[in-house]
Amino acid sequence: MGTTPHRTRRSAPVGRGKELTRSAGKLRTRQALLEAALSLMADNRSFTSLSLREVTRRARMVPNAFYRHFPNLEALGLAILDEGGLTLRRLLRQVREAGLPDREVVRRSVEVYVRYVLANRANYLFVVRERAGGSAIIREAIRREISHFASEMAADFADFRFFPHLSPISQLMIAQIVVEMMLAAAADILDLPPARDDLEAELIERLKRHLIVVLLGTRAWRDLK
Amino acid sequence: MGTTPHRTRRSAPVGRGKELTRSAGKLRTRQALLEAALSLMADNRSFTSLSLREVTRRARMVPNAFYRHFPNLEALGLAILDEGGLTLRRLLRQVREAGLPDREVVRRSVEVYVRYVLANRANYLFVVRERAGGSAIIREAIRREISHFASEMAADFADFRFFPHLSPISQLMIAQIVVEMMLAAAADILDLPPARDDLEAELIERLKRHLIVVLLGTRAWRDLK
DNA sequence: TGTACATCAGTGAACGCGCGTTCACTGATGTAC
DNA sequence: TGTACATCAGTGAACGCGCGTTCACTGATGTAC
Repeated sequence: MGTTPHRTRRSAPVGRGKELTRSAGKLRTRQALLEAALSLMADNRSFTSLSLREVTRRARMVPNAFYRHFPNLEALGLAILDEGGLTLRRLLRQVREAGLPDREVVRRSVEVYVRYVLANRANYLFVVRERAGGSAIIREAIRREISHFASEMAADFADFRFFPHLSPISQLMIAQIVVEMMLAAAADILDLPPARDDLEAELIERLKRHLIVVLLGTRAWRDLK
Repeated sequence: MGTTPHRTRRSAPVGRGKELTRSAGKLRTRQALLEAALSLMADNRSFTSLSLREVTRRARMVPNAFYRHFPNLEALGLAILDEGGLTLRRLLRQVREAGLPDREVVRRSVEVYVRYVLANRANYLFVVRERAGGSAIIREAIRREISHFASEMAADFADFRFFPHLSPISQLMIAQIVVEMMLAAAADILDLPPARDDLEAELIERLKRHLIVVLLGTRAWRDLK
């Protein structure tokens, strides 16, 4: 104590990294709101069914304080989506880079994917639950996110010359199928009763088989033009 | 008037077919409740977000009358699912029976399917919206319905010797992939802004291509055992 | 057929409750000089 | 550095509202005899 008097004496402008600055505090509260909403969803609830008061209660704040951060719940939903980021591209790229045989790539990719989904359970729950059921704006945002995800995957296919016989459009189509299957599997896996690792393993196997069917189909697919 | 005095004189036990019997009236009200809920969903709402009072209001009855028909909204949801019946099996069988080349079967099946989905818009909206977002019980019921649908399709595959080189288990797997793709496409099509037939046609083409990739993959797929 | 009684789909009023949103406020953080 | 003022995240109380559910009821339909 007393060895660094400046840090305690000097006020905000310098105290940047300190936990007391107004903006840092606000960010922390905002984060608490996102986490409160996600944690309420863990209990088999859809985001759309949450109430503003519930969320603020869980975040340990008074209801009206919510408006310091978002105009309404929908905006909070969009923020969840932004932060969540289905950003496992890097992970999946690593698998593809290894230059393994196709089926092995499928096998490993699925394992990386499932691990990622379970590690980001709350965010994936949000995506799969609200994809069809949420407000139109949230649905639209999720659709965009998914479409972006598929584009990235298609770009990776091209980079690694995974399907050199296919046009870029066809490569995108394959990526869309793959992403659709991945999301369908995520929905099923996240909806499993707890501690049913056997069923989980079954769903994972199923996803692998589905992807291999697509892989085989892709090899046989020829562009029309 | 007065020419058939019995019909007006004789009371209930004989008046079976008449619109006044108690049970017939009850059934009609019940139907009004189902339709009220579905019509509210047409307005971009999820079933889960409907209130009992809204539904009875739309059905032109007093709120508490609801309880003469269902213990709660969830039960109404299950009734919607029961009545809706994803029963296009017969239609799809007709397409397969014709003995056309595979790609042609895909093309026609998709057209029959899309027509059916649009003709039963409200019911399909219910299924695709509540599949992930509804209550656990409704989700479970929908899952069962879908799984039943896939089993029927697999049985049809077997009947028509569509994939004679595949084991029953593999045929079921293919049916599951196909059903999954059909539902994903239905979700997208039903979520289109109104009067965008161009986008609709695009989604339909996309579904056909996806199914053809699966078809090609299926031909290449060999059972492990 | 006629009468007396039972059933029960639908009514109307009332309840307590959680909701979203508003308002005037507090007091710590931040800024100007 | 010290002082005076501005900002603004969070508070506490209050509002009007639609909700699900209950209750005692009405009157047409249905049944027994």
